[in-house]
Amino acid sequence: MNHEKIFNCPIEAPISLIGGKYKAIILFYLINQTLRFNELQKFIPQATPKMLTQQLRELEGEGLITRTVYPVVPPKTEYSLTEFGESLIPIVDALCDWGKNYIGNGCSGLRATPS
Amino acid sequence: MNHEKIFNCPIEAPISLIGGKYKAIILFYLINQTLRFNELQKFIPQATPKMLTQQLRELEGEGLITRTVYPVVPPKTEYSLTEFGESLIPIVDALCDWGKNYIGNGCSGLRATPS
DNA sequence: CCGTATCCAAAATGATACTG
DNA sequence: CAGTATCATTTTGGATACGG
Repeated sequence: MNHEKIFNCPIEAPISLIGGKYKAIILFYLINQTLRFNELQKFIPQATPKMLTQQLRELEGEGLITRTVYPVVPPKTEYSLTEFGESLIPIVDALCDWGKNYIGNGCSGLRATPS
Repeated sequence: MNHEKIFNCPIEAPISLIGGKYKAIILFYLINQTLRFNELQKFIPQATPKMLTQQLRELEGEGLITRTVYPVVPPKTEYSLTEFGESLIPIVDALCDWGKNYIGNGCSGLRATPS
């Protein structure tokens, strides 16, 4: 026996991964760019440090992002998408496309664009 | 002044609409088919009647689904997507596509397919 | 700079029983 | 059949202060 979750419907799987309050938003900002903790904080000011840390650790535990700590002073930590995390980009893009139509603006300039 | 929510990032808009625990799943099953309450219950057995009702009412309030009550005995209520609800299909499809790859199966037969 | 720790409030979900 | 009502519980989120 294993401990994998059983899903009745395939959309439950991605929802269980990125259903956290800020997880999809974090992934959005990490597309095509590596960010430090305080950069993420500026992009997502409504998340307290506690929440941001919590969601980042969960994403890391799920294998969707990497966390790289540089042993320097002052501390420096960088977050970026793993390949597995990148597999979710179509979902994030679909959310973003719909959102842009709905609220009539984009995140242009906030998120790095592909070359 | 209006009462629209302000979103910092466009993906927050769809998430606030379909972020409920069963909302995306409900939308999934309503794509291309009208379903009665007890049919939805069978597709989503993990949702209690209370939860299902609640999520359905919220989706209705958001304008994503319609609820049609037929004044017959025994009662008959049908749920289906509105046009606005259908605008979310690309998101649901993206979730589903990812989920199918991840868990290696589909919902074939459960959800009606387009002609 | 990058977090943790503690405590607390609020929101979401669940169990169970019941009704028109 | 299609829900409601009530109550309990769990989960989530936030405020604040502090530490390496």
